[in-house]
Amino acid sequence: MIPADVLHRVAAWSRTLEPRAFERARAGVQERTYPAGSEICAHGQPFDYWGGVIEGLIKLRTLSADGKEVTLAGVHAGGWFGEGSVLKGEPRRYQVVALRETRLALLDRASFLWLMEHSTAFNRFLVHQLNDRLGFFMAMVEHDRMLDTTGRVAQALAALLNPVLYPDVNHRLTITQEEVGQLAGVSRPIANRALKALDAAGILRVEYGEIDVLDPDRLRSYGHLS
DNA sequence: ACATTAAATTCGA
DNA sequence: TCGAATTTAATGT
Repeated sequence: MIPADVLHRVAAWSRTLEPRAFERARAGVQERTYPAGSEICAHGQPFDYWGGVIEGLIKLRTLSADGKEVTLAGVHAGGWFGEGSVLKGEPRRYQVVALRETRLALLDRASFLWLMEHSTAFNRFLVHQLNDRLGFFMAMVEHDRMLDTTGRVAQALAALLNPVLYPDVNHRLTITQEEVGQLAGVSRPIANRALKALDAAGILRVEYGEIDVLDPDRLRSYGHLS
């Protein structure tokens, strides 16, 4: 069973749980490691877990009608994903891929449903998470077609700083430019150009294997009108 | 695609 | 265990 302090650290939602609910959650969680580039869950496959990233980076992607790959979201440490499929007991509508070696905490469906049934703290968390995800997707629909590549890169990075989805993240992101490209749906050289532009604008600092975000607000609103 | 630089790893003392 | 040498990874153009 996963140690209490590990769950506590990786799952912000577990911190507000009633003691009984915390123990139930702990009993329902298992840990698993996926190598870089591996598929965690294929499109259309059942995957009966709610997943949390302990360390690493994954992305959720799907194919658009014309066969192009679309990245729905990147998830890094502290983020939890897949509540939709678990709630409905449906197969995943998207593919989950590890961008680098990634350790996941997996909460089985029965425990997830038990927590919804018995813990108000858990439900409160879920409502917040779903609400924030909705905001995230609305922003994406609004911007995807309008923004230039720098804007899309800015958007992808801003998403990783969302304080509701990633409660413990600080302004320093450990991410390579290759990974930024994969999240924003651009090539690494384009990601590099975009990052240099954002650096020149004073919004962030590009470092080796890391990005130091100086101004999250401007990052989020980069390229927006008004 | 290639050249450059940073970091991680290995190896010898 | 330290630091130099080598290899690997990330970046810049």
